[in-house]
Amino acid sequence: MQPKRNTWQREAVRVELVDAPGFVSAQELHRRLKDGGSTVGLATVYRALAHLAEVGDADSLQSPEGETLFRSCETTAHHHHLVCRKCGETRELAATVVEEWANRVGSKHGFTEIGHVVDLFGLCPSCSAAE
Amino acid sequence: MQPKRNTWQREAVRVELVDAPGFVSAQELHRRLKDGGSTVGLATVYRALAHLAEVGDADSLQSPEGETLFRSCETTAHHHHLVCRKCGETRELAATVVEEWANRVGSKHGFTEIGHVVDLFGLCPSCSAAE
DNA sequence: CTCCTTGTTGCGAATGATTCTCATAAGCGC
DNA sequence: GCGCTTATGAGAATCATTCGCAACAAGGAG
Repeated sequence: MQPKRNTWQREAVRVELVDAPGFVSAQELHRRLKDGGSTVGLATVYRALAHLAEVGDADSLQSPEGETLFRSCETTAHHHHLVCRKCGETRELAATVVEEWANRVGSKHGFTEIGHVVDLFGLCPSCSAAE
Repeated sequence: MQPKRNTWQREAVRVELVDAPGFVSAQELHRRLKDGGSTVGLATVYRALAHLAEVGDADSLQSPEGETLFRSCETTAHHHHLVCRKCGETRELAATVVEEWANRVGSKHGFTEIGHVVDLFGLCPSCSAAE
């Protein structure tokens, strides 16, 4: 359910999410807010993120470690990500190739309403160099 | 670390995994084993699954609900999945296109050691019909 | 076949992320 | 400002997963 009132807390979460580099976990975001002097509760951060994701202002994915990661989206259009597994740096990708492939393969198997999860992980230039 | 001894427990998990339709969570698998009269411990199921995944006999992915799902793999080669979000029916896919795309895009951004997560979800023929 | 050494098991406790409960504190329309 | 609701926050509750450790058993040695 979408919130019906505007609160500074929700705004704080939105702003912090935009500032954050790449994907952040709810826990991480909460920590950042606290460090920044905010007193928002953890539960509220979760609620705010859930709302943002629902409206499409944020984007979520599961990290291999099982945490749910969020990121603010510039475009509400569908896209994918290339994330540095070391520092979290993120690039948004338009992947027409993949979309097409997904639909093609899906219908070949007779599946309908194809959705997909496509994300790339690697080491960004600077982290590669640091190795 | 790979196990060095063979135990009936590990074998039981392997068999149960093969029998299971599509992806199953560790919890689910444990429940199935218990229902089948087995007394394997939950922790052991987790350990066994981790081993299978490590050797490439099983394949894992995160469900949107945050559980880790496993499935036995016919081929040890790298591949992707097309899963029915209704009944769990699964098809394995060879996706050379995607592999290439991933590497191409990755290096274009200067990223190294590109890994990727690619999964398709949809409604299988029978479930589509049932709608 | 029996003994011994170690890798394994299985339990329950510990951890971590997420969700829920509920009393209290705000929004917002009047 | 007033009151009616909805959102917040602190901690408890839930879940999946992992740990710690004593009891156990697989396999090789004798």
